[in-house]
Amino acid sequence: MITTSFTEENYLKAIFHLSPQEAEAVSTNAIAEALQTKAASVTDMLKKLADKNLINYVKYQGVTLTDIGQQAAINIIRKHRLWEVFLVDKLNFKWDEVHELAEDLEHINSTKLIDSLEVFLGFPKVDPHGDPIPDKNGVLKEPALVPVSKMNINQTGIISGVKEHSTLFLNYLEKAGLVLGKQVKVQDLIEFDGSVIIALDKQLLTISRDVAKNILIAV
Amino acid sequence: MITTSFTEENYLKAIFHLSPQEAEAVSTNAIAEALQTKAASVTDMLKKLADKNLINYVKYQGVTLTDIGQQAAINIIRKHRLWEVFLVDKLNFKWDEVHELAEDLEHINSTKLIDSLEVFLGFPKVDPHGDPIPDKNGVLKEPALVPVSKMNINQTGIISGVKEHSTLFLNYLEKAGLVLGKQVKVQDLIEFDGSVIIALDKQLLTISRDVAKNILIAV
DNA sequence: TAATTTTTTTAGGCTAACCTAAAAAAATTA
DNA sequence: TAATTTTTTTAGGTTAGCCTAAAAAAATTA
Repeated sequence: MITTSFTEENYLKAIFHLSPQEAEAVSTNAIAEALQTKAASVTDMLKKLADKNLINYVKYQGVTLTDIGQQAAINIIRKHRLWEVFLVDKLNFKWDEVHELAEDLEHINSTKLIDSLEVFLGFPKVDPHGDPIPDKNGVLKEPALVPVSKMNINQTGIISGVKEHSTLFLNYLEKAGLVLGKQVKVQDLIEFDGSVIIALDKQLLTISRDVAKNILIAV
Repeated sequence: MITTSFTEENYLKAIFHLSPQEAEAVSTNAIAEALQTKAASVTDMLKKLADKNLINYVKYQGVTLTDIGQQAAINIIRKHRLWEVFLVDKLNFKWDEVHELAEDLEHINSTKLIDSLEVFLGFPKVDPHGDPIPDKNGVLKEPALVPVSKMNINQTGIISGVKEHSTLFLNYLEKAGLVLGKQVKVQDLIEFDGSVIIALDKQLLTISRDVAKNILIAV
């Protein structure tokens, strides 16, 4: 078993999240931005991760995760999401309060702890933001969700996930009544700026393109 | 609020645990041994902690915690012990499996998390080893327990705590039936090597001086 | 009290993860 | 294709926490 530092784990997770479905390489700059650090620091770390066989790295050509690296990333995501469920279901945190704390908890290293937590929580399938929880074998089933921004006029669906996890965004959703499980219908699309008029609880609500891109719907 | 690193917190905790009731200074070497590091490294850290006003440090004269340092230490201990209760009560860990994991969890920094955990656990008074849990104001009530080694012949009491938390020791106790809540009676004291013969469940059992020193009794 | 031993500190180095500034490569635009 | 811009890497430096070896102080023993 390879041991990974707190920091290395954050890089692996960032690369995973930045990887478009399979294959395509992630750029140094993209990682730097995601981790709020500098490109030079990223290059340093990429060399280290490549030495550990966690990523495939060719100078100037970005990176992909190796199988080992991907498993490591998925494992961290598993921990993150299970802790989020714990915080919301057991400790009564709100869905907009758990992300940062889970960023810390996800680095606690104990298979027994996380597997026991999963049992204790009753094998949840998704976290409080609708993201699927990988099983202990690292199998992650991405549900087929579409962002509101890709829906058609008159199409109906259930809010089932969010792409952005910041307190600011989730707080806004909460206040607007845009929470998981609600049914929404696209009433109109404004081509000019990409905003969308949706029907929610028989009321009409306009959301910006940015918001529409970050709400995921099961149609 | 002063921020403390993972490492600084471990030093504060070590100093706290090494401090004989109030006042008396802790030596550099004692800290080095407790933390499995070198005296030179300890000196480095002591300077840093003194700069942060967490300890009173005079060269060559050992250290004591300041009020702020003591509060910080107690807070870490509060987290450690609450996590131990969580692991045993909710996740079905054994009392000999929780110490190392709690050493990691205790550094997660969130007052809201730990206070919510305390509520969730029902405000436990002691951890799985019988150690008292400080309240959120940092008040720690040490119960008046005596080690078996200090008991008199024919004296009876209830096993209410342990001084040593290693898996090795706790495992031994478990196997011998020496668990929290059991009544024991001192049958005989062997002056030669300090071992003690105790009555447990109507059976006689001989324990070494080392073991006797580490089992705490409410008499 | 002098000599010796033990404890503690200082001096100087190491590594992980970060940084800035400069150089090199790749991508874009003219 | 040449010139320019952007991206990425290299070079060299910083800090936290650790180390070893040597020096200094304190404690112990003779």
